[in-house]
Amino acid sequence: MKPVEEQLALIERGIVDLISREDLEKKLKNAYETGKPLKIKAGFDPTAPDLHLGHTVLLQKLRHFQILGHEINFLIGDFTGLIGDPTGKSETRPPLTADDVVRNAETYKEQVFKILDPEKTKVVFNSEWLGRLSSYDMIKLASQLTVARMLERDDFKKRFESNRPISIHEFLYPLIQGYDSVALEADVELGGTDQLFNLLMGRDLQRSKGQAPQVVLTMPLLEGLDGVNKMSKSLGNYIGVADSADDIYGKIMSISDDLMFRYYELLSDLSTSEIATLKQDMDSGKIHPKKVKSKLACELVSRFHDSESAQKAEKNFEQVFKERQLPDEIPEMEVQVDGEVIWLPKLLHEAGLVSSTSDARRMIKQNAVSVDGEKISNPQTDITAEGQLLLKVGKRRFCQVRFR
RNA sequence: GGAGGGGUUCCCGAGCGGUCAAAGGGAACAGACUGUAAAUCUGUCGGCGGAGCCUUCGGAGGUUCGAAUCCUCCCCCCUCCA
Repeated sequence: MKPVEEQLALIERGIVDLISREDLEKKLKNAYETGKPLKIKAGFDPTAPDLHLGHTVLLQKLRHFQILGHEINFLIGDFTGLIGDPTGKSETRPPLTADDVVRNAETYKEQVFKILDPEKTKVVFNSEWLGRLSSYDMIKLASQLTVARMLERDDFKKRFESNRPISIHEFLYPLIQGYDSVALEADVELGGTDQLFNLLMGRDLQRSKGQAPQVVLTMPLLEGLDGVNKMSKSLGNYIGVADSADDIYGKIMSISDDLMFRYYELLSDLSTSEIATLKQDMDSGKIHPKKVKSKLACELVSRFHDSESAQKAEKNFEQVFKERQLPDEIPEMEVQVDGEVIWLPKLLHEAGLVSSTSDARRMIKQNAVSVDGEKISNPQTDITAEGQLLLKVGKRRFCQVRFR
């Protein structure tokens, strides 16, 4: 295990809150001296197994702890999932069945272990201990906290003040999450900044149970591709862990230069000083910003696929966008035509390059369509249906069509 | 239980009898510019072989020459009082 100062440097990278630094130092020191690793806890909702880079910010931090030799407890909040509707937000989520939870957990692991070392990660389910609590235990737990304390939470406070509803069970979630920390005897808990209140709850409950309170550490919410909103699936501004190599590469290349360094800080395995050097070299013109971005793109593609795919993605990208050439692999399709010719919009539609013939006509009018490299601007064009030809719509939609 | 507000095209949101495939914004897509950047500018943004026609405004009926707009019933969401 590394000395405390060195550990702290890595742990503090990119974080928002650390409560408290003294506690952490004490725990690290103790771990260093006894050789007993810290128990790190992070909880995940079992409903959304489609991870994107935003989620990996937290995973990346867990990985740091793992590198430092600590024990990761990857907690899947299946208990709350079994009840359903965890937030009381407008959409009520249907309760998951036990089978769903198991299946989701598997998907989770597949994605998560691209970052974390499976050997050193404990996956735990909170239904294990929460399922055993009686209503007596539950009420006893609830008696530990006051309504006033609950209303300190920003989200609750705002809703209360603006007369929006808060369900009773929503008050119970922070308690339950805090109880998880008690059950696990966690030393450190990680979460997004939006989780701060819940994370602190763990400290309170642990203290009242006579445990040393856990250190609370929050990670920022990663901005999405637009650079403004947080990355989320519903906003469509995300990079999925399961995205193809070309997609991950392309999406990274489309972010702004400012955002790129944000991503470097939160997602890259490069050290803080290496990143600082990159930025310096870029600012002084020694290295082109595009190079810097492509380096990041390669790193991330390698992480979720492998380095070979990363090279291929880079090559494709250069070909398609810089040199405006064709990628190595083009989707192919066979098309059956009744007559001797086919109306171009119809062909584009059948090839799946546009959503309708109307869409196709628009694209053609906008000069976005080419056949065998030749721009077509008349939507009434008929194509002779023989041999094969290459269709292109916009910069990135291709299809090699063969007639039957 | 009582009173009130609301459900509009991917999202937000205007429209409140014809001029409505439905303002405006966002997202998205295309073109220009570039480093495929970002930003910006321009355009497109229900479907159908150019024409007009067809299907859309929570659901089902109805009034009308004509309904997103009016009426009836139903479904859903929200607020206040109890």
